[in-house]
Amino acid sequence: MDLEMPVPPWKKQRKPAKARQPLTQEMIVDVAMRILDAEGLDAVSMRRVAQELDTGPASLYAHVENKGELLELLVERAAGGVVVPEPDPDRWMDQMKEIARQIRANLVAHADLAKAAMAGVPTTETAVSITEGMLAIMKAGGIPGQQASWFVDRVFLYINGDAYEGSQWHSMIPEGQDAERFVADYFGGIKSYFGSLPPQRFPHLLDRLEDMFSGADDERFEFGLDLLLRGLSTYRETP
Amino acid sequence: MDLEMPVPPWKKQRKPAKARQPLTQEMIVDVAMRILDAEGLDAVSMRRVAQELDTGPASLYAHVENKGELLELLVERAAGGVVVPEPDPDRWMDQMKEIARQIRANLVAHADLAKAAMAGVPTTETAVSITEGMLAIMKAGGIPGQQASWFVDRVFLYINGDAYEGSQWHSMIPEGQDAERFVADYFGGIKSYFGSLPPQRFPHLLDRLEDMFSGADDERFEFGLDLLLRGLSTYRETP
DNA sequence: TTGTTCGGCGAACACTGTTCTACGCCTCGA
DNA sequence: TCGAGGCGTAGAACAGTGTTCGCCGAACAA
Repeated sequence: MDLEMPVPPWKKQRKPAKARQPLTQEMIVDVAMRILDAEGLDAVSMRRVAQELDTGPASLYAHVENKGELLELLVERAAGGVVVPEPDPDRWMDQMKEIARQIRANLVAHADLAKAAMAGVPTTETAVSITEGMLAIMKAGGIPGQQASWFVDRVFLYINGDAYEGSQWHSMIPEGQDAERFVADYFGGIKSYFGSLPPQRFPHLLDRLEDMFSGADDERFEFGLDLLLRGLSTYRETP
Repeated sequence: MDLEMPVPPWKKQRKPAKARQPLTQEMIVDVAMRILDAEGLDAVSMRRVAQELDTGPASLYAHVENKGELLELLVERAAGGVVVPEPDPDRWMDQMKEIARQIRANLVAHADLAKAAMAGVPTTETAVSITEGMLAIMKAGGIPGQQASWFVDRVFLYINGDAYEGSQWHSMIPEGQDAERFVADYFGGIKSYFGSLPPQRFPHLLDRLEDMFSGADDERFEFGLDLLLRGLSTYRETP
């Protein structure tokens, strides 16, 4: 009784390997993250994700509201591993920096994910945990509540902005070319252009030409972060 | 000899009002800016701009390299009106703030133009003029060269990031709805969600709930800008 | 066994930036 | 005055995008 009838050729035969496990949101986020890491955010399209799962784009919409939600899920997963230290009043500045560095590292680790992170208020569990942790550290450091609250907003903005800007260079590289080389040439071109400007109109800029292009991404990030925290520490109240 | 032959009906007759003035880059930027202000950055597509000029999208490519260049031209025009004050050593902080406020104002005045401003190093004439002006003011204020150079980079990043984030709320408004109302509801929702979090896990966040959502966009921008400059002033050298 | 619901998904819609290519007008040299 | 280029114009097409419609099959409830 296992003998099957031959399929009538006029009846469009269905797909043979139909024994597929059903889609889940986790699977979708998985392959989306893999594509993101391998080829960048622009490659993460609904069709591409669906294709990687051997299905059509419409199938994804049963598990994900739209592309925006998919990107939010990516951000949430990427930022998941941030650990918030126990507040130590003597090290509040370093602790704040440590959290900021972690967030930035998680963003830049996954290509140009920062572009997605800039859209929308992060209300995920990890985001509120980080906020809570920052507030605790700043309170231990003697920062007044109003300034601490606004600082969370501003430092998130700074981190996202920095990661976003940094991702722009990466997405400019033409075609599997050497990234180091390309960035060097790019900045070299701008630098020599600045060098060719009329000295009487741009004396300070020409004077500081070397400074402007010195320092790696990490150093510049650190500098800005330090500026924000030095500024914040001027509000410090030591009772 | 002015008598024209009647057009043969089988020959698809050409457009009658052909007496059009030729396209220029300025015209293109004009209508692109008009569309941007009226309907936001997403509405600025090559087809839309071409349609507004009664032509096809291909025609634009004779005057503009690609869409990226068109957006750069928009940013350049928007940032054109920034005036850089003569350096006054006693007011260097206020002068820096004044420049930053102008740039931000020009960005937020034109819908979500900030999204375009985040892409690429601004090497336009106005951009280098602003850089030169900032360096002059900081030198007058006694800021060392290295810190001043990096500060230009960081404060541009901060301004663009703030304007970009602010533009996100605006592009979220569903359909010609009251913007004020929508933003209030949106933040109200988040606020009440935060208020419903377990107090033992998020004591500080619940404690600072009012602070977190207080203050208009301008105030928060001013706060972050002030932080950066307070931080910078710690590097000050008064010889 | 019979609904009924629900996820999968092919097809289609309305877009996007960009390129190909033919065509018409203008200017320049003869 | 007349041809010859060259250049800007623009229709059509290409290869994509996010999203929706509606049909099909399977699984669960009555």
